[in-house]
Amino acid sequence: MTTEEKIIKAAEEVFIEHGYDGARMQEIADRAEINKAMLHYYFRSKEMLFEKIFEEKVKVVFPTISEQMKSYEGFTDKVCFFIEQYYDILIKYPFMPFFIISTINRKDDKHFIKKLPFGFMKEIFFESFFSDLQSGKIREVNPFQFAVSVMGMSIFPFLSRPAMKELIGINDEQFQLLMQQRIDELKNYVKLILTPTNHA
Amino acid sequence: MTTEEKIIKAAEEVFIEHGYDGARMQEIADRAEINKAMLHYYFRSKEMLFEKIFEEKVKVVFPTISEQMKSYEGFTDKVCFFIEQYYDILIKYPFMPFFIISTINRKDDKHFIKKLPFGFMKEIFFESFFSDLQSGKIREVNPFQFAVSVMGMSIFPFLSRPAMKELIGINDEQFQLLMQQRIDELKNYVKLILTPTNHA
DNA sequence: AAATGATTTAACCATTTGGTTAATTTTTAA
DNA sequence: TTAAAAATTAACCAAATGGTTAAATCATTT
Repeated sequence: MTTEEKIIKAAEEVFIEHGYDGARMQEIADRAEINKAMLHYYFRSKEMLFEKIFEEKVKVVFPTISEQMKSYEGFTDKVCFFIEQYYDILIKYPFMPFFIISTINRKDDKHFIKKLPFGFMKEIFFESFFSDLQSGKIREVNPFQFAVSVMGMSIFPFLSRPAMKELIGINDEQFQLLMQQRIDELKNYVKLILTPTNHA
Repeated sequence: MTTEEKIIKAAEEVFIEHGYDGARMQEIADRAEINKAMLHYYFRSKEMLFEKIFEEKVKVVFPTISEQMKSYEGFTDKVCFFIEQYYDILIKYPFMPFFIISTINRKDDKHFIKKLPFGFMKEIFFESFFSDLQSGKIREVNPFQFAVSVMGMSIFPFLSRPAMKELIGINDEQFQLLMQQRIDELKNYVKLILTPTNHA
């Protein structure tokens, strides 16, 4: 493991645990077991180190499910597939949502927002939506509000994870299980919302 | 306006904007237009000042909708009413969700979580759920997962607000309008999920 | 008006923090 | 083998930060 890799690994941990303001360069150095000056030698400043981590992590959380989504015909199936794939990632990196959310909420610094690759959604999501809507395969909902809802249902438990764990008294393992079970529940909700009522 | 009130008002702003770690005592003092020493004179420490603000704000975000909810008969109506009332608060205090979420995600300090008054949900929410489930008025969903979903759908747009504003290019006013419209959409989703399929 | 207690201020302090530097060790290349 | 380049370290620095203090001002009571 190179010094640079050790730094990145440690920085990931510390930034994700404490956020930008709460993170300390010394703590990153300690965890990487290197001299603090090395941080600046490799990444110049805290800001630039953070940028590096953020960009890398964004790539993980906004993966290229897009391509695979194309192979699903209907809009409903696409959304269900998205939830499934997305939960694989979320369960593996449960801290990621808070890291992203806390970063984009940083005052006076919306330049991080522009790094979010939201293009993939527009393309496949909306196109497929209007196509299925016209052919009557799905109910007429507001596509934007629906998309935000799916995202919200999916991500929220990971943002409120500390509260959930404390309130219902579960550990990481049990939380993970609960989220695993959640996949089918969410897919069911999506189908119930999107499946048109039978006016026969 | 007393000095104490000026401090609280300023502290609210600064803590909500920057979070605990990002907040500066000097900035709070400046905004309150008082000497920094006054902060400690009235609240001893940053930690205690934050505690005060947090407790006060929690009371706003977790209001006593409970009582009014009792007057609604069915579970579905209760949930819809909850969304309605909750959005009144969220639209008025759009920063609150991030403030709460970022606080409960603070490392090594889960004592804030215990201040969240979640009792109100259990009482009315779950009781009414099982009652309606037995009488076949609602579909059999997982009540816990459903509750988290409703919370998630409701709160998430306020957490991703900066991203939403940037991505679809809207201002505060337009965001507010979008959230106003969202109420009916969410109520609709809830009904679609909960209304049992007709097996006639 | 004088004494008392509460409030406010300016100056100060110790610690922490991100960042730098100059010297040293390790690696690479000639 | 040795000189140059890269990597690493310890010591250091200036600025920022939460917090303190002692003096000053203001309000209240007698």
